[in-house]
Amino acid sequence: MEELNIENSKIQMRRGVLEFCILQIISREEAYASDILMELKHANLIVVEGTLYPLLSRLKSAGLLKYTWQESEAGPPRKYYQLTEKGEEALSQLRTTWQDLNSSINSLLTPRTTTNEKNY
Amino acid sequence: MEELNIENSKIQMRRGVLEFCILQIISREEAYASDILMELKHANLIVVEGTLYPLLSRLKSAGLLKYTWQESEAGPPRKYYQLTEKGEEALSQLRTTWQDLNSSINSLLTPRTTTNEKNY
DNA sequence: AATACTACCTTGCGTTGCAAGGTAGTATAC
DNA sequence: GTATACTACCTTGCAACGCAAGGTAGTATT
Repeated sequence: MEELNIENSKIQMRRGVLEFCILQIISREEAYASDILMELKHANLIVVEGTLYPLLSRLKSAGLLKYTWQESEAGPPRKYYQLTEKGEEALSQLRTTWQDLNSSINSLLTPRTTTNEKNY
Repeated sequence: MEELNIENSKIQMRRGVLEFCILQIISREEAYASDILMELKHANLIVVEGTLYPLLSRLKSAGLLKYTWQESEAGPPRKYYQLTEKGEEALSQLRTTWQDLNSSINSLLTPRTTTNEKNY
């Protein structure tokens, strides 16, 4: 059944920046899934395993990420992800997109000039 | 087939704020589909009819929008959308969500303080 | 009456998010 | 040394959504 509510819209807004945030997190320091989940949670971006794992796989097969297996001090080994060169480039572009989006939205948040609209 | 590229991520980022932007546009002045499409395009948010019409319907059946039929000077009549009270409330919440999201992302863009690195 | 334009809407496919479920390595308790 | 718990990996199945494409109808224009 079709279901749209305000929470849904909020969630969608956060989802939109998911890939951007994940790339950003990994770019700061290599990370494995639980690291990423924790950092996203601290940034108020709720994500679950069933979303993250497929997404990491997609980012890897798109050539933006690579990983190395590393032993854990307590528990099974972990896949630590790093950005590839292509991933760095993508992240850079996404930062620009993010800034552009900010400008766009700010322009929408500004009331229109009702007198003369030649600025279109 | 599964296809993820950088353009895709950019598009997704813009999609996330779609509902927010549409509500914002309508809140400034009642509008019909073509108005909205034009304004979104000016804000660099590419949207097509096949996306917008179902979305407007969802927003209406969620009680955030209402509309009135109005004659056009040249052409068939138009559905002019306005925000309901619930829609105003939703928009207000989305503005908050947007600001929170900004803070979150800015915190991710800032180098972590837990390490000694002072990059950039 | 034929064509063009505008406005509305639907269909069908592909992608994605996510709850739920599954496998396996490691450590701890008994 | 085997049972239990914990952590880490991943997959399955369904529903929501975007969008290219196609469809209907009212209103000029030729």
